[in-house]
This record gives sequence, structure tokens and C-alpha cells, in this order.
Amino acid sequence: MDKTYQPQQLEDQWCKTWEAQGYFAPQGDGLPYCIVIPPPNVTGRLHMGHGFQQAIMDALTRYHRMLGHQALWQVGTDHAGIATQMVVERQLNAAGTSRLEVGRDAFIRKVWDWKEESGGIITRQLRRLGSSLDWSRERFTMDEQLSAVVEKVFIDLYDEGLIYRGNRLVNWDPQLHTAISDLEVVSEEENGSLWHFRYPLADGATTAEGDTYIIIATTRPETMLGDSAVAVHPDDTRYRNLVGKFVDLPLCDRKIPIIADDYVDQEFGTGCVKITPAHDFNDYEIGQRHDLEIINILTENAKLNENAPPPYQGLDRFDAREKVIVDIEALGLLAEIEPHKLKVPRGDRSGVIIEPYLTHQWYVAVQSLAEPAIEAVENGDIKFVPKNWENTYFAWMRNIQDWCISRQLWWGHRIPAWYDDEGNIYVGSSEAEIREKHQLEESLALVQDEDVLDTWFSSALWTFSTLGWPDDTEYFDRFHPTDVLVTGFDIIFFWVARMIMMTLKFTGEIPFKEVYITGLVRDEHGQKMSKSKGNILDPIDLIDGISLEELIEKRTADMMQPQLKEKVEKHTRDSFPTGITGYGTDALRFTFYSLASTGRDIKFDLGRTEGYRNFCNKIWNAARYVLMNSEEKHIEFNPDNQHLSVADKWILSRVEQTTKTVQHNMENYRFDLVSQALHEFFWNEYCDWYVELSKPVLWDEESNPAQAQASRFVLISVLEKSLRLLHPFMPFISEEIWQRVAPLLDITGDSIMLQPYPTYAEENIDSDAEMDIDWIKGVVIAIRNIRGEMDISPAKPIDVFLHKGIDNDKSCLDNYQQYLRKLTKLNSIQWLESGQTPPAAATQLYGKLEILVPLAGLIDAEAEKTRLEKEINKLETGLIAVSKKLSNQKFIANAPDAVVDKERSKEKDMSGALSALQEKLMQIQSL
RNA sequence: AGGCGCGUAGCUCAGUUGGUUAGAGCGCUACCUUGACAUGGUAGAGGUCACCAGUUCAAAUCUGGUCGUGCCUACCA
Repeated sequence: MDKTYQPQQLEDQWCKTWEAQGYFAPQGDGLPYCIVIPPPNVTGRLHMGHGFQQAIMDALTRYHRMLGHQALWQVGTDHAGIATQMVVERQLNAAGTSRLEVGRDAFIRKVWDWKEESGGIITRQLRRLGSSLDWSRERFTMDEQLSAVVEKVFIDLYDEGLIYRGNRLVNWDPQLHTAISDLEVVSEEENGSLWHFRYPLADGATTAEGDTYIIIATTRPETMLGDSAVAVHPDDTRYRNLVGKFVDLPLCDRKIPIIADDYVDQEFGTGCVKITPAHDFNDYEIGQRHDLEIINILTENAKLNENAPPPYQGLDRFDAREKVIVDIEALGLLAEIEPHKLKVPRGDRSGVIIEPYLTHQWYVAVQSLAEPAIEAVENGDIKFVPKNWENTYFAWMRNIQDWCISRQLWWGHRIPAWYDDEGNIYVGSSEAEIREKHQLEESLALVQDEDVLDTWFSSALWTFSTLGWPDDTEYFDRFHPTDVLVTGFDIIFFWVARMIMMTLKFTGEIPFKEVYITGLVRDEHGQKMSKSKGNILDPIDLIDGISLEELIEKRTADMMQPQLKEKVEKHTRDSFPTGITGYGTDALRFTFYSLASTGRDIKFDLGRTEGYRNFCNKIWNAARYVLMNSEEKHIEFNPDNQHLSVADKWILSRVEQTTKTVQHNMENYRFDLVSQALHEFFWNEYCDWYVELSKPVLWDEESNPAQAQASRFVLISVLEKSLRLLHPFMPFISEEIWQRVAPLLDITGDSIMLQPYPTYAEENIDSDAEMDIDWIKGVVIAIRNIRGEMDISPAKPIDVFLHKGIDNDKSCLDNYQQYLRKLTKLNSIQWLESGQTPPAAATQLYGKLEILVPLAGLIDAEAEKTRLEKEINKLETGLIAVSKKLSNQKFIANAPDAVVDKERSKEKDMSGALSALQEKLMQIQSL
């Protein structure tokens, strides 16, 4: 083995081998265990959030596979309608053409080409992470079979009346020319203005105060051209007399009514609201209530249409706004311009301001679907982890709106609906089928709906469509409901809720038993990672490493807003002045686990990745040590208990305890605690102590061959077991080392990933051994402490005396002297009987036992004095706290006996130690 | 405006049903290349657990409030 761990060399090869051998497919006849992957965008790239979630799903899958379950991690990708279409459109634009120019069929062919070309990127990245996905069952939302399910679901829901076509206001993206759902709109606070316009009262009416006009306020002045009323509150005495009268709408040559509606807030502005039913969701509602005219003044590009007065027709909405303001001012009707903060709705893809826009769209009536979906979580069939996310789910589900599922795109599942000349709607799987079903004449022309379905519509069917429902139910029957869904809280509404609704509706089953909601990975400053912020990290770059220049190039390429380039470059140079070192997949994965606690934000800390790369190196070198000491040596399997040293028994006990901790925390999805337990065990127990304790035994084999052989066996078998414990989290290094270690134990098997996961066996816990090793550690640390604090060269052998100990201390010294000698470089260690007088020395305590290093020639009495004083001081403060507690009668009376006893013995130990140290201090002072 | 979360060592975070002298990693200081590992070893410094009340024999932990901070939902034109 190489002297240092070099992940790049071994990871690639194992990815390929595992997959080629078919290890990722479910095997055996154990309990089925299934996770479906949240399908990433087929033409996308992996980001840190993916990396994090893949790491978790892979750990779960590998863990269950090793537990003997039939583990299936179902893989697949999503067609990502808008995102993918946008990319291809941009390519066409760059080539000087456009979607409309090439036409629908050719465009869709181009998208498929792009999918073929780029679709492999993300799946290659997934493989690099070591994800044990069953690639033989890879699915794509636009596959024939999945598309058939989409179609069936649409038709069935339509036939049941749960899908309908409606003409209402939607969120319209004027750049992408499509409707989007409420969830795809992000509203951010921005600075704007509130314009106050005077609307003259018609027919000589006046307000209560005698004004001939009323003042309305608006943040979108151009919409006044579509006003069809002015509303006031019915109780508002200022305007009560005006209700039923009219205003002359400026610039429009139109009279519009003044209506009363309690939607109006009397306190805000003047208490008069202009009502534009075609361009505002609230106004639309009011329009419905009062039967107002709906005047659409925009085209689908958000330019003013023929319903606007001629001077404005053809203007862009923002140009129209400027002109309206100028014209109103010219008429002397501009009362005031007030700075105003408002929430501006923007499309999450395009970033442009969304317009409420009246169009025909398809909707799912979700009310009846929502009820059972709520119940499934209420009654515990589906559990969220952490549980508090259930509140978020309930809050949304109980106030759910019908789902707009049509998108004015070309890339996606085309809506299976046809229209005749008279606008009749026919829904079915094909034109031919519809003609037959409805007995339509050949001469009747039918035209298919131009639109496609929201990508989330097909994603909602993902658990059952990927498993073969409804025709090929072998996998569906075995693996559905799936065991757990691993996803981020940002898509609880988009995806999780919709999956629950659709799956219950169509299969009668829940889609998954648990939903593990992960935190969101943020950058080192806690900022959300996004392309426009330029703080995106590609997990592959942390694995392989990347130079600063390449990273800048990557982050600034293909930006939607090129003006941000400079900022992104600077930010990148500040964050990674020397680029990023490659840390390997195992280190990256372990970082993710260590950060996977219950919080909702995960600040990614590269320092931890480096730490875990070092951990890998530690594992690597511990294995080197084991192999170097085992090669060409006789290994006695299952040695007789009598030949096991206390260290052997101890490490066997510790690995057992670790197994228990891992198991317990895996059940609760506490990957942070799992990784902590494994790290702690392997580094601080196996490497720091057990390996060191094994040295004196192995290096002195002649004097006790049976014991050396026993230790060698324990050394190897605990390493082997540790590798199995580690494997779900660090698949590559564990496999690489296991391949070399397993043969020493005559373990047959081609891969660690198919080996059994260690399970807890209480009989291996040995508390006597643990106590004795604690003694050894305690004494060793005491001696090292004196060395360190007294600045004694590690190279200098020293003499140690033990004094005032109890019987156990004496027998421990007798039994474990060789360990002490090896670990602390002793010249001699001697037991002083109670009658013997110790020399002047530096002192440490282990319980009652005094560990003494004589001053002679080594130690500065002043330094020891300072050290003792510090120690005494610490004890005194501790003792005061304990005594105070014990002198409190209420404490004695109320606290459980165990707690009181513990405090009592603590007091005894502390005061014993205190007086011992005080005595030592006096001794030193008297020198 | 409502809802949720967070505030523990310089940094990133643990702390399970209230009972430890409050922990880990990184960073920092000193010493050390000794036969697995300098991607290392040994020792050490560093926290009045945001603040204020309350419950309790006992609060980082429970309750209320304050301040700070982040997110989500709904929005006033």
C-alpha cells in the first residue's frame, strides 16, 4: 500500500466494478427496501444539495443492503419542461434562429438531441458519488411507459371531473409565454412607488368634503387603462354617498362605477381602490362579485393590446407605465408620488415580473385529493422526519388551491385533449380513440391542445410509474409503498404533497412511509447557493479539485445576467484563493453526514472535508499497520479467551458499543451522530489506543506467541468489522482496504457491499476490560501531562513512582506495566508502599493513586508549584459547588438517591484529591 | 401580518426524557520526524450556553418575555 491515501486512484475503478457486477440491483429474499431518487433534471448538473441527498440515500441503501434486505434505489431523471426548453431556445437564438422559426416537431427533436448529448452528465456525476443506484432500471419521465401513465392519470381524472379547463387569471410569464403555478412565483420586496391619481367624478358628483374627484393609489399605473370600477368600503362615510355613481376614467374616455366592497381597507391610502379585474387577483374576485367588465389590456408579451386607448397600443408595459404617468401629470391629475416597498412577483426561471393574465388553462381540482392525503399524515401512515415539517405540510394542504397544470411549452407531455370547430373538448389517448368513442364523423376536424403538462404532474406519479404500475406490477407489488423519501423542505409543496395525493388516488397506497427532510446546503457564509450569486459548488470539484481560474470560468460561464460576472469573480477569488484541493468522494460524503443534523440550514465548511480526508488517511495507515504486521505471519482464528489481552477485550467491547450507537442513530436518521461515533471509535480508540497497545505485544512475539497471535487476530478482525461499519458512508476506501484484509480472515465474497452489516451482540461488552483500560489510559495521560507541562523531552526516559493507591491500582500496575513503559517511555516504574517516603516530585492523581515523577534534575519546582496551584484552584471551585448542593436539605430530600450518592462520592473524591495536592504543594514550597 | 426555526469555544456544529467539572472537528500555542500515518503525535489555551424573568432541590435543556437572525406562507391597492 502507498504511504498516503490517494482517493483518485481507487474510486473510479470501484464505481465501475460494482456496477458491472450488478451489485446495485436488489438481491436475495430479504425484506424489500426501496428509495426512489428525486429525479434530477436530465440535462442538469449536480449541485451540493444533490450531493448531500445522494450521500444520505446511498448510505441508507447500502446499510439496508448489508442488513440483508432486498434493496432497490430506483434511479431516473426528469424532463424539466421549462428549464430544458429554455436552454435549447437559447442555443437556437445563439445560432440566429428561434423556436418558432424551426417549428414544433423540429424543436422537440432538437430537445431530444440535447438530452442525448448532455443527459449523461448528471448520471455520470451520480456515479462518481458512489451512488448504488440500480442503473438497469433507469427511467425518464418522458419514457413511453411513464408517459402512458401520465396520460392515463390525466384521462381518468378528467373523466371523474377532477381535471377541468377554466378561463381565469393565472401567473403569466411574459418572457417564457407560459402560465406557471403559484409555487413557481417568487415574491421579493423591492423598492417602488405608489402613484396617487385623481379620478374626476362623473355627472357633477362631489365627495362629502365637496371635492370633484377621488384619489386612488396604484403601484402599477398602466393597469388603470383596464380599470372597470373604483371600490370603497361600504362603511366609509367619506364616500358612502358616491356608491352607485361614476368616475370618468382619465385617458380612456370611459365611465366606470364606484362600488362598495369590504375588501377595501379604509385606512390604506385614501380608502379608494381602482379595480382592474383582468390584471389583479383580488380585483378579479371583486369583479366576479360585482359582475364587472373584464378588460384585458395586455398581449402575451405584456405589451398593450387593442383594448388600450390607441396612443398606448403596442407599448411595452413599462413604457406604457411611463407614458401613463406623464399623461396623467399633464392633465393635472397626478396628486402624489410616494416611495413604496412592495413585493414584486417574479418567475423563478425567467426572473421577469409575472403578470396576472386571463387565459384558458387546465386545472386539477385538488380538494378531494387533499383530504385523504392530509389524513395519511395525521394518522401516522406517513411520518415526516423531523416531525415539525408536518405542520408545514398541513398548513398548505388545508388551504390548497386548484393546481394549474397546463404550460404553454412544447417540451413535455402533450395534453391529451382535442377540440372541434365549436370548441367542444374531447379527452382521450389519441384522436382515433376519441373519434371512435364519440362516434365522430371523419369530416369533423379535430385539433389537439397545443399545451403540455407541468413537469410536476409527471413527478407526482414517480414512485409508482417507475416501478411499473399499472401493467408490470412485479416491482410495484414488491417495493411499493417505498420506505423513505429523502428531499429538501423547499419542495414539500411542489412534489411531496402532490405525490401523496396522486399516489393515494391511483394506487390506493401511500407513496412512502417516511419523508426525511434534509437541510439546505448553503455556502460558508450561510448564503443559499445560486448561479446568480456565483457561489455554486459542484461536488465533483471537491472530489477531484479545481484550480481557481477554472472555477471562475465555470461560475461565470453562461450567466443569465452577465453584468454580475465581475462580482462573482471577486467573490470566488476571496473564497478560494488557491482553488480547491481534491478530497475524494469518501471525505466529501463523510462531511455531508457530519453536517446532517436536525437544523434546516447547512453551512458547508470545507475545513471539515479536509478533516475527513485526513480521517481517510488515518484509516488507510492504520490498515497499513495491520497488514504490515500480519503479512507472512500465522493467524490463529478465534483464539482462546485466555490468550486475549485486556486491550483485545476492550477493543472488542468498544466496537460492539459503536455498532449499537450506529444502529440506533441510523434508525433516527441522525447521520451526524453516526459519523461522529465512527470517527471517534476509529481514530480515538482503535488508532490512538488499541494500535498502540498492540505494539508491545506484536513486537515481542517470541516471549508470548499465543498472545501475539490472539492480538493479531483481534487487530485484523476489528479492522474488518470497522470497515463494514464504515462502508455505507465511505464506500470506496472501505472496499479497497477490505479487499486486502478479508483474505487474511478467509472471508470469501467479492465485495464488502454484499457483506453483512455488524449487528450488536451484548455478550461482547466487557466492562471489566473497559475499566482496566480506563486505568491504563488514566495513568498514561497523567504521566504525559507531567511531561508536557514540565517540558520534559519526549526522548528522555523517566522514573515514575506510584503511591497511596488501592489494591486494584497495585494489581493493575503488576498486570499492565509493559503498556505503561511503552506508551510513556519509562526508565522505571515503582510501587511505593504506604510506609515509604516519596521523593520530591511532580504529581498527578488518578483517583486516590498518586503518580509521581521525581524532580531530580528534570523538573523546575516553580513550574510544578504553578501547575499544582492551578489544579487546586480548579478543584476548590468544583468542591464549593458540590458542597453547596449537598448542604441543601431540599436537594437531599427531593433529588433521586442515585443523584445524591453521585454528588456525595464526587465530594469525597474531590476533597481527597484537594488535600493530596495541597500536601504536595506544601512539600514543594518547603524545598 | 401570521407560522416555523435558530442564537453553545475564533469558525462549523453536537448536547437524546432537566442532574457532566458543558463536548467534537477545524483553527490557535508549545514541544516532537519515535519502526502505520506531519493528511501525523503529545500536551495546552479558549465558553457567566444571546438577554431578562419564572417553574424546580437542580435549567444550555422546561415556561413567558426581550433583542438579534434566518426562512416559509399570505398580503394593502
